[in-house]
This record gives sequence, structure tokens and C-alpha cells, in this order.
Amino acid sequence: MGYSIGQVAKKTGLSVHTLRYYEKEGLLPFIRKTSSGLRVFSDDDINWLGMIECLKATGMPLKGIKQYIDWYHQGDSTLSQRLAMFQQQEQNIKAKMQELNTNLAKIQYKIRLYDAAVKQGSLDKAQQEPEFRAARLRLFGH
Amino acid sequence: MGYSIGQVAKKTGLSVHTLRYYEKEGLLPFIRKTSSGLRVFSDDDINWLGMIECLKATGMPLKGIKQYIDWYHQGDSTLSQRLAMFQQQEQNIKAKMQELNTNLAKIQYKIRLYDAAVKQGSLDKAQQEPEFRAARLRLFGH
DNA sequence: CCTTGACTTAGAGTATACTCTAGGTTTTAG
DNA sequence: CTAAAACCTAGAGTATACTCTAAGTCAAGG
Repeated sequence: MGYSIGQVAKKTGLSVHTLRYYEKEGLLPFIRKTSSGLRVFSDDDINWLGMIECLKATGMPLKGIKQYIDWYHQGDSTLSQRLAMFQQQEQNIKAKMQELNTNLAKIQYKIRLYDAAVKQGSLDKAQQEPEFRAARLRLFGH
Repeated sequence: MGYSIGQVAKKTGLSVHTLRYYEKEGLLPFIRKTSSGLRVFSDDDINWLGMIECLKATGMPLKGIKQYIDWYHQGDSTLSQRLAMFQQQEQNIKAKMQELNTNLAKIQYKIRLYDAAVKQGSLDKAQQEPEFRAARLRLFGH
């Protein structure tokens, strides 16, 4: 039920430095401390770290995550702000996925091109092939 | 055919500061300068900036992009390194897309949950509903 | 010719997110 | 009881990617 900072570091893959930094930034406001000052993480705290990872991995800065935690702290009066935040984040994720898809196509063109170039020992020769000229025009517009 | 740094900034959405910074970091080694020192960007340079954006948007640090440009500069002897780099980048993109998908599902759960919470005026009440308990267990494991 | 705006370099400053160090305290295993 | 491992705080240092400033040069319109 109670974990030390080192145990949490192992569990989450974050360093103890990072965990202390997150607490200092207000991202872990629920952590208890023993009378002698040692942090004691609960299962709830681990779950919070999971949510922090989720928001971080989808591009939210720590300040944005802190805002969410502050709203959570303020209780049900901030439900609509939190809903709006998640809706915005959904849009951000979808836009990022779109962008990744577009750029994946460009990278995959480069893989096909360089595959041909390696086989022929020349990038110029490969680039001259009609197949690659057409794909380049379609993907890069030149 | 030749563009000033200001024209390129408008074209690409990057600032003139950023363009100079990229040149300083070795990301734009082909740019010509007039006898009086002004940068003249060619269409090829604009295309390079497009590739830089593509690699940057898919998570490659500027150092990695510089490595690619250095390999390009060295000619056909580095074709296989460049191929390997693009293949690695493809894997990175696919992993990132996977991660985004997983986290999108979590965010969308939160949207459904907060939507219900806003309607009821209480997060606790919404969280108690069997539908949300089940989804939470599936997505977050708790 | 002159002013205005865009350009130049070198170097300093900023934001974000860690990451580490120093010096000290607490816990745990033998 | 003691030594090693793990913990603590405060604050400094690092990496990345810009972003801006100062002081000056260049180019185009009137």
C-alpha cells in the first residue's frame, strides 16, 4: 500500500530525481510523508503518475498537467474546465496523428528510394526513375 | 529562384532567427551568400527545410538531422547509413503512433467520464457507474 | 543622396524538463 | 551497535531548441 520513492522509480521507469522534481512542480500534491520526512507513495499516487505519463506522452507540458491537477483539487466546480481540457487534448492527439501519417509516407518514400539507391550504388540514378519522380512530386510537391 | 531569409521565413513559418540558427548548426550547408554577405536561398534549400521539418515533426533531434545532412554531403558511400536511419525513423514513428493510440483511448475515456460528471454535477457519482468502472479497469488497470 | 527596412554577426538570454551534487539524516541488515 | 544503502533538501548544472539584443551593413524607394 505504501511505496518508497525508489520503489516507485523502479515501477514507473522515472528516476527518483524526476519524481522529486514532479512533486516540486506541484504534480504530486497528494503524497504523504513520514514523521521523519520520507515520501510514501500510495497506489493512487502511482495512478496519478500514469495519468501524468499519458498527458506528457500526448504532448502536454508539465504546466498544463499541473493546471489539471489544480482543477482536480478544486473539486466539482471545475468539471467543465477539465472536460474542455481533455477535448482539446483529443484534438491535439488527432492532429499529431495526422501529421505523423503524412510524414510517415514521406519517410517510407525515402526508404524505397534509398533501397533502390543502395542496390544501384547511386542516389542520382535511383532518383531519375519515373516511379520515384512521380512519388516525389506527389509527396513533396517537387 | 533566389529568396531572402525574410521571404523564406514567410514561406516556411520559421523565424529568421531560427533559420540562422539552423544554418549555424549545420542544417543548411548549401546556402549561397552574396558578395556582401546576404543569404540567398534556392528552391533546393526550401526543399531541404521541408525534409528538416519532416524529421523534426517525427521526433528526430537536430543533431540527428545534421548527421543525415553530413552523410548526404559525403555522397553515395553513405547510402546504407541513410537507409538505416530512415528505417529506424519509420520504426520510431510507428511506435509513437501506437503510443498515441493507446493514450487517445485513455483521453476519450476521460471525455466520456467528464461528460457524464458535468451532466450530474459530480465526478464521484459518474465514476461509480458500472460502465465507467469497467472501462477504467480495461484502460488503466485499476 | 538619404532614409527606412531588411539584412549581417556574435553572443547573451529564455523555456522546458530534467539531472546531478553536496552535505546531511534515516532505515535496514548483519 | 554499526555500516551501507536509501532517503532528505537546496540549489547548481545540463541539453535542446530556440529567441532576442547590440551594433553595425546593405538595398530599394523617393
